[in-house]
Amino acid sequence: MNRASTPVTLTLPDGKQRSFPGPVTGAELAAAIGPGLAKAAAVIRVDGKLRDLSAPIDRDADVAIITRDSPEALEVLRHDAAHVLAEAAKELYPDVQVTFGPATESGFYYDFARDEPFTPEDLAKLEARMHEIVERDEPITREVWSRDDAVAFFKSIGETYKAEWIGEIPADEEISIYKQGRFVDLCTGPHLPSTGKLGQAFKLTKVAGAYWRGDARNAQLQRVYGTAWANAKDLDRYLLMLEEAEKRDHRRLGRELDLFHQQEEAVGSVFWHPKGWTLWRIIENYLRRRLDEEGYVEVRTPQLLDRSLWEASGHWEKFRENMFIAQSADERVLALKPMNCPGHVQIFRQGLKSYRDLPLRIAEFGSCHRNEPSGALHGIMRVRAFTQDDAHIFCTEDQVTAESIAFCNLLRSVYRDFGFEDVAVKFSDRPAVRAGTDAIWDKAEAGLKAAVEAARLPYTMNPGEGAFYGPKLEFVLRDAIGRDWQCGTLQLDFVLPERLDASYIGEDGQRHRPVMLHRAIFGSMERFIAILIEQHAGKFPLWLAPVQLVIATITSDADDYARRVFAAAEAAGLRAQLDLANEKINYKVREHSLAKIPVMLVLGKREAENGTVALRRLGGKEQEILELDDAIARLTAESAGPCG
RNA sequence: GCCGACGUAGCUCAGGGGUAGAGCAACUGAUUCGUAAUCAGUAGGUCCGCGGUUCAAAUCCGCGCGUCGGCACCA
Repeated sequence: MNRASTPVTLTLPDGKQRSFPGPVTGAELAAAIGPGLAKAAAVIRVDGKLRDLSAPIDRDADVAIITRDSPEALEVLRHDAAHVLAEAAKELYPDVQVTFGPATESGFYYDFARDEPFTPEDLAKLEARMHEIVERDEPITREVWSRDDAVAFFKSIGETYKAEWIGEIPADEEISIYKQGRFVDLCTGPHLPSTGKLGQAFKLTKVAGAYWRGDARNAQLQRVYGTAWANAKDLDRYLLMLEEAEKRDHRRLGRELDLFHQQEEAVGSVFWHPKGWTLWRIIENYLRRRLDEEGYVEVRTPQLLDRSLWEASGHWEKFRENMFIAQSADERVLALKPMNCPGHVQIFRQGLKSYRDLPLRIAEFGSCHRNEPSGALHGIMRVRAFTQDDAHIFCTEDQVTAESIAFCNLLRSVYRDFGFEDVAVKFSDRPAVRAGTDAIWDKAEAGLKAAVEAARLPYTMNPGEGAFYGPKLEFVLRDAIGRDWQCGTLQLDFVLPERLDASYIGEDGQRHRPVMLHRAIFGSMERFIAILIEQHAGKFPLWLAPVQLVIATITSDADDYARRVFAAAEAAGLRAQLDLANEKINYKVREHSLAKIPVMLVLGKREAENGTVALRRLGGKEQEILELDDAIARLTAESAGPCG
């Protein structure tokens, strides 16, 4: 290579330029700028793309040295951690095959093929060996190999998964190989210059099974998860955050706050306790009012429906594995509804519908059963018996866009009322196998896109993931430890009206097919309440709190007055509890604070004599002395919630 | 459904072939107290279930069930 051939001018982020007589590496550039930078450098960004520090730059470019402590370097660092894990695994367990190991949002993982499972003790050994490999500070180098050489090499060392993978890399892509110590891996990079740069702020967290290439028909590999950070402080902060998140877990808070429970005899179902059910009713009634205002009509449809209807709708063919089937004494086969749509179509079909009836928005808090795989169950986030805040909007094609916009705005407003400002929205467009003409799909996708944009909801594309009958929007919320859950949805459906023969009489006097908009805001009441619990860590705002205030006495001399205060609170419609227990006020404050009751009215002799209350807010240090009527009026106003 | 871990009092957990343990909660009594734990006493168990090994199983083995963490699935 003739490195001196072409001069190279590099432009740094501050606009300064550096010229070199020929190709230059990031490491050389950093060294030219200063020894401090050379030491801190992790990778280099060249015209927007991250590259190894050792990669020669042979033409003019905008560049930036990325130091180890920058957010951009973190992903590279985590990817390195995955490689170090793989190297450790090969050293300790020569029989393992390494397959795939990327960085993740908070760390990394590596999938290994090995007959024997990794134990928690193995994890400790792997982690110790990783620390050694970092100590060794092995240089990480990149090479480009020919496809045949690479396949032959990986086959020769028994790495059949890697060999299989190389065979499927597109022909126009380079096969890049990274080496560190005796470890050789197929990888696109970029990587840090040496294992020492990784540092020691990492930790292996768990082992789990994972299918090769994410396909359940393939072999199951062992995935070792870890987390990695630029320094020990960040690592500690992350581990602490996980600990804190555990305390927000809806399953834990559900028990601690006496909201609900689940038990073996009803796997995947929820026993709602009085307090949990109070919360449910508040939320349901809130949404009911919102839907009333939006021109929905509410209905109730049967739980058990005859097989013939499910055959007509297509569920018997497409969804049967997930359905609970029941048989009556007269041998009829019925199924518990997994969805509400067919039932709503039956209501639509009663009587003749005119274009003047459209859009017809049929809503139901529909109780559904789906036989979900056992491994999918998760607290009340993923259950087998759940209630959808479901509705189907029957409309003309021309009404689709306006209805979609109205729905997005409603959803956004509802989410805001519950404290969810940043909702991830996924737009799933036409799948390869689909029903309906391209013209209809064009229209449907354009309508949905207009809706999500008009509602000013940022969204990401989810290409090819739409339902076979139409595109869909998914509204995703996060739980306490960052897992995503789909809640709201909006789907366009051109198929079901056809299959279940729904029609209306148009202006022209002819029969037409309506379009069905399938939509939910919470998705499932159970899931939404679970997310809500985690979002608020059980400390609900006053309008949602199952118990809004506790009236607690300091001495029994105040008991009679406390009863009067309690009666006044109840008369005002507040959800109050009376605590006359023979305990010190410290104890009562602690007890009700742990129960996350938003407000305490503390009553002693002074309050009883003056007709006042000492109002204390959850977590607050201050107390406020108020006239009784004033306190009740204030709390009542505050309890009204976003919907009056 | 698959891989792994786990299952002991209401909760959190200890114990690990031979009387079932602690703290908190519960109950009873004393205490009347000013904003996050008053003191004393009492009661509480099919050690997830079924089978096996053993003189003896909560403990060891097998099979189920459930939960947890992932993977797959999620209209």
